[in-house]
Amino acid sequence: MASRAKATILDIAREAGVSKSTVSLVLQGSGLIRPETATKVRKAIEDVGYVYNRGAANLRKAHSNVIGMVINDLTNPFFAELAVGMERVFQAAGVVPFIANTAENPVRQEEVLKSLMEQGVAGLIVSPARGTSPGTFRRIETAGVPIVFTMRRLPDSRIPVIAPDNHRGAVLAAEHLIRRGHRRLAFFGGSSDLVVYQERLGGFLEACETLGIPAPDRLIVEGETNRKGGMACLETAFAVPQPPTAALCFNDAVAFGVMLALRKRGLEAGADFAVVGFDDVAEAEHYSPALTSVAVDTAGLGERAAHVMLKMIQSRTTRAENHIGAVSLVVRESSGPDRNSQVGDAA
Amino acid sequence: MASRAKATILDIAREAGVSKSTVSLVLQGSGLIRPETATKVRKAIEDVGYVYNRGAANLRKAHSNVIGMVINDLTNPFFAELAVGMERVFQAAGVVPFIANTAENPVRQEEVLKSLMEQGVAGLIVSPARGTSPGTFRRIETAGVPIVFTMRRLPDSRIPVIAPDNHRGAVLAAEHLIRRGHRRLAFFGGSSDLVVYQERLGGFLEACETLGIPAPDRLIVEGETNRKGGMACLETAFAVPQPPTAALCFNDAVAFGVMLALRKRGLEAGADFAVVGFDDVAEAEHYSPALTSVAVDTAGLGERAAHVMLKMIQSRTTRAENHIGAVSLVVRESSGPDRNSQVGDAA
DNA sequence: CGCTATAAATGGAACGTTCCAATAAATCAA
DNA sequence: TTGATTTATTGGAACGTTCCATTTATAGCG
Repeated sequence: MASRAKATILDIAREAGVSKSTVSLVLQGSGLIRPETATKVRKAIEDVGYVYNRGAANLRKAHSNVIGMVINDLTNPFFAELAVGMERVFQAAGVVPFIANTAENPVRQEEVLKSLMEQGVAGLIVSPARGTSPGTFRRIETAGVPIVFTMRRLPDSRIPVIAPDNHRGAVLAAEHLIRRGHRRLAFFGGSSDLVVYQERLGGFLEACETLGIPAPDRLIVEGETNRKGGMACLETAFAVPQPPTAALCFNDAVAFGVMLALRKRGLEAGADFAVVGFDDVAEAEHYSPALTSVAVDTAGLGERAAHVMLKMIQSRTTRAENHIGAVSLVVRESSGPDRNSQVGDAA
Repeated sequence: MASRAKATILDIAREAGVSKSTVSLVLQGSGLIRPETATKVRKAIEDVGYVYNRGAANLRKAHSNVIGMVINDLTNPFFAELAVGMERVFQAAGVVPFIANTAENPVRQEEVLKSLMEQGVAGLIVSPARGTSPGTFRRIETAGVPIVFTMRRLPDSRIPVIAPDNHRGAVLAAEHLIRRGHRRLAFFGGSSDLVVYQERLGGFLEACETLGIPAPDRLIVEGETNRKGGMACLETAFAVPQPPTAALCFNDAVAFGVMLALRKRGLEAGADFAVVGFDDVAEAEHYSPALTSVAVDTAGLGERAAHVMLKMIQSRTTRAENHIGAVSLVVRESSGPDRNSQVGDAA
């Protein structure tokens, strides 16, 4: 049953008894064609089983209708939520997003970007992998293809960024812990080569500073940004002479890992050790105990990024404003008061 | 900085002082070109910032190097794990997988498939959305583009399927529950329009049959295949006169929902009600209590699907064998014995 | 030296669209 | 009727590659 040679616009022109130009016009939904002719052509398309060759079309057209979404870790549900938000917007605009996973690997990322560019994408939405080299996006920029970073940014690039207010989120979270009476605080997970890390850690430190937690009482443990990393962080923290009683985690995945490690030690998050996450993925609410986390309006950021991208494509510019999304702390069960402190507030 | 007109193969030919054919040969890594010439050309490519136009190339070449991965629910970590397995294989073969999400929506699926076809994919790996109409893949088949289904299949299509042994997995799980002394069993989540559902439910019923659980003691509750659906299932089940004491869930997401609903009622999975999931996603092991689940070797199935696809492309056939992957039951904490039964085995 | 064999490089015709300029047909005004 | 205007349709030249058939340069051999 393998088909004969693929049908082209000429085949269906012959079939319908019109010229290829007419067929092309029908395909583009032009109003110049007499309705009867159009239906005749559409029938031929159906009969022949023709499939439009967008590659050929793009050879002539200025812009393609596909944009690339390059994501550093698809297994993190956070990014899936982000992707869902974007897709809604793109679908409405007749743009097709192709998602590619870099698995946090800069080499893989280069390959993926190259492929996407070769495919002629109209734009790129990227959450860059860790260790992305500064020059990675140079050539894409000079090719005039619009790029938007989401969630993550590169140290000194001028590419627009759509991200949550990481600093503010971390301040809120740290203040919350301190108000609950905790005096020895930790920051768990992430590594200093990520700008996001610097922002979140910066907020954490600032809150400590203003609310009077001295440097010796602050413990910073870098680590992988997943469950495993979180577990390792907690072990490290409990090995120091004066362990912390609460931790702000780089993201929710790390927080889940911390809670798991706690349970392995027979301790309970909230009662024995306070933990706060970042991102507020769907799972946070359902976890046990439910995870206190910094909500970043993931889907909203995704939609925002998509809108910015569409506008850039439309106005054929490679510049756009950054967008820093508002954040809020969602207090749940995992961040109980310090048990040895009288200062903890009730709720 | 917006670039001038895109550089083409001719521009770099001029720059390097060779013909376009030579450049093309270099691009393809042909051995016919003198090494010095090749480096000269490569330098020109670098200088000019040329990007290869794969669309134009595909106009002449038989096959493209991109395959489409169409997935019904990217937010289910199970599919992310599956995608990761495939990517490993494709990357090694120089094939670029583009992932598209259908969000379990047949209309969206049609759009996505159309786009992918127009883009000229060499093949399609699909986990079809619920309610996919039988004709959806007809035209793709007749176009000669190889398709592989993963995890799900369509009622009577002849498209090859790579999936776990759902029937066997369900039998193992149900037997396990019955051996633990449970006598009133439920099957939670999913709906009968999915073939996978029929297979898993079929296994469940068969085990009940052979181990002597009569029909009145079997409760079947259909529902969404996510946490929310699982929660709803448990509520429904507890509303009947003689509620079940154990449940096999359509997948892990449903199982997590069930455990959550149990906790809301002050009950604990394992001690008060046994729950078994299906898929054994990474999270199952880390959950609290850890979830007993049917492991399906997700990444392995992904790799398998990718290999089958590559072979189909290579041999330009649209036919291939089905592959039913082995399954195993991973017993953890969530499936304790029936507390009112003397028959439960220890461990 | 001439001749052939091999190696390296090249021109030109596709590939399947779009879009402009041109044509053909239908309508209208005078 | 004729010419002007509008409405539908059409041919042909791009677009950026590949690949075949050639051409040109280089080497090998007697």
